[in-house]
Amino acid sequence: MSNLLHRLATRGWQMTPQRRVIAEVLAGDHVHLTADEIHAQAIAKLPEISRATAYKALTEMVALGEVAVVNVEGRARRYDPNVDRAHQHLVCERCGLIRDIHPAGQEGLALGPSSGFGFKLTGVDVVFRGICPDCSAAATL
Amino acid sequence: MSNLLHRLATRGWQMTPQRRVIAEVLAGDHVHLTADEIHAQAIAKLPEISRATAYKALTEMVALGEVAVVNVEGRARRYDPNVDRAHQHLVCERCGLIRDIHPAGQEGLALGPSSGFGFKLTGVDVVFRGICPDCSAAATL
DNA sequence: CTGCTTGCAAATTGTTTGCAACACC
DNA sequence: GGTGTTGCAAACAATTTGCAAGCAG
Repeated sequence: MSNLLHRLATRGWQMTPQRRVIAEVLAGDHVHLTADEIHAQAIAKLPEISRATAYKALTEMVALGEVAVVNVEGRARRYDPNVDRAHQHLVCERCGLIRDIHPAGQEGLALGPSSGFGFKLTGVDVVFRGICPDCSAAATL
Repeated sequence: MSNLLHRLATRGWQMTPQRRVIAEVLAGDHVHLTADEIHAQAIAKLPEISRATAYKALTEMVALGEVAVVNVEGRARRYDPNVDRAHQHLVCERCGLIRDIHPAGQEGLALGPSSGFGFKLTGVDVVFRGICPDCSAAATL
């Protein structure tokens, strides 16, 4: 379940060297890279990958629902391969570090019907903002 | 409290015709405009406002903490003048409509210390995604 | 005069697209 | 040979910045 490459394969997504490398960069937890960061890491493994190819691959993975976009402040979009389990994000306002939070079962984020304005809900994005331990420590130096 | 112009004045923000018009555009509830929309509406009231001035005014209002940025999917940043009461957002995935939600006192969005990775929390952003009533109706036609 | 604000235009940044060359059944 | 993928470069979109001119105290 947790393997992005495997999930993409079972979804019938045609694999190529470039796409494999891009998907490999997106492996692991607490991964929330920008397209440019993904491209840079992909190039390290396979030198001749163009930016356009990286963007197209990412767009398709998102369309397949196997990669999510994280809406954090800042110009660059960030990609999160961890779509298996609904989770929330914790962002450091100082350095931009992002950690995943897996809510402990409460999942109190259902919206009362009275406050829903008649929307059909499809998902929730929760972003906690704060200062990470490293930045806190640096501030007190 | 709810008047943005008043809040800006009491914060010592120097007022100018351009800034007043921009702040006026940002009045009301369920307002989540992009910089370009704000600029367009501002021009309707005062023809010679440049985009740069609109951007600068918005950036300063955000820096003062009197206007918030809403992180929704889509390229353009959206500005929300309603910073008085912590609230959440409900976004239509079809048409992009955004409504404010004022949680009914539960505010269950505190983060247990165990799951906080040692962050000092400063805020939370909650974005519910769904399909608005109008879009639901349009889909069944 | 001095300092902050404005407006224009150009620069930056992030993302998308058109299109020819290529690889794979 | 047709379908789909790649890479380059150019197009786009959103935002920021440099700088000369304007306004207010």
